[in-house]
Amino acid sequence: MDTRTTLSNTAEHLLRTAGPDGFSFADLAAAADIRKASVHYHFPTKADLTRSVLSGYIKRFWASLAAQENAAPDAKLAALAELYRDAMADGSKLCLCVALSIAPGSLADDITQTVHDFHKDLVNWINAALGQDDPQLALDLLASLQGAQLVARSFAGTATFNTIANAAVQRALSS
Amino acid sequence: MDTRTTLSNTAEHLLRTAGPDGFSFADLAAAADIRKASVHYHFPTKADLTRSVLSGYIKRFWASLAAQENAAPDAKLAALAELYRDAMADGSKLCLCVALSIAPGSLADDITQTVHDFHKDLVNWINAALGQDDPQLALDLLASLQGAQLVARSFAGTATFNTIANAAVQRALSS
DNA sequence: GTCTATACCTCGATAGAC
DNA sequence: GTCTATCGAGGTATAGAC
Repeated sequence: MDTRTTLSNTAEHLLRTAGPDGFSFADLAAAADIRKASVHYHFPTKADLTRSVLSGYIKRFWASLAAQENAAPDAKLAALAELYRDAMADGSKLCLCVALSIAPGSLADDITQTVHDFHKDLVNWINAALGQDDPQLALDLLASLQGAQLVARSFAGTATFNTIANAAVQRALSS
Repeated sequence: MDTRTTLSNTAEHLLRTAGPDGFSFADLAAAADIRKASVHYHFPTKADLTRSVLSGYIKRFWASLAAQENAAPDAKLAALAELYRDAMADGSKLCLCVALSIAPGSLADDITQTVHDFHKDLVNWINAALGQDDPQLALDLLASLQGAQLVARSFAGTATFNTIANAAVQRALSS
């Protein structure tokens, strides 16, 4: 794996476990086995790094959902829930866009805006999957998936996420 | 307001808007109009400060719910949702225990444990309010309330929180 | 692309005068 | 209780050699 990819992957992992203020260029340098200053060659500033990681994350996210383009509504929502579950890993990680929603104050404005736009697009995608116009069901589902990631930290991790997420998907489908 | 209270209130506000790593003793000193070093007289370390703010927050939380001790289930859950809504303020704040759930790595272990214990107690409280043994409905509601705070940041703030929270309360009551 | 070296800043925390 | 002064660590970022 090339150095830039190592830095990017490490940064994503740290953003999602420690938050935007919870890691430094020194951590990235150690992971890639280079010196701190060399990190700046690949990503001049921390904002550049965060922007790059975020755009890659969103791109992968949509690519996964695009694979369900012709699936039935229940399969589409199940795939979405699975994305959020996989994003948790062993319970220690958050979806990147959840992690970046916590402390908007420590992020550049355009990054916060990208996260908001992603959420709006996602609500629209859920709406379309359900064949709905009213966004209420989509907002309910998104809140349950994001909340489940947080709540799972205080309980049995992935297992707790699953029961909450599955119930939320069933509710959306049967309304 | 005495200095200690000013520091405590400011710290709570900053914890809930900027996260545990998003503010410094310098910010607190400026708010209380004293020098940085004087903050350490009131709260020797940042962990002491966080512990103090957290225990005060939890105490106030339970006091609010205790006022509903003899109320009907729907009134109890409505009061809980209202607590989470008020905790959002204008959409910029999170419940303290949500804010502290994000980056456990930057907190002392006993603080993380206190947050987890609080969530467990809260699930038990919801269960009791519903007259249930199975914690599933309680977990669903808690995830919806916490997720609603996050999702509301990308949409219409308090209004979005309300629609999600109200729907979640109705679901819990009618199951 | 990566290095050494360094500038400059902010952080949490302490010592000791008042 | 609050101050000045300071410490040591660690942060982002840059300059310039290789």
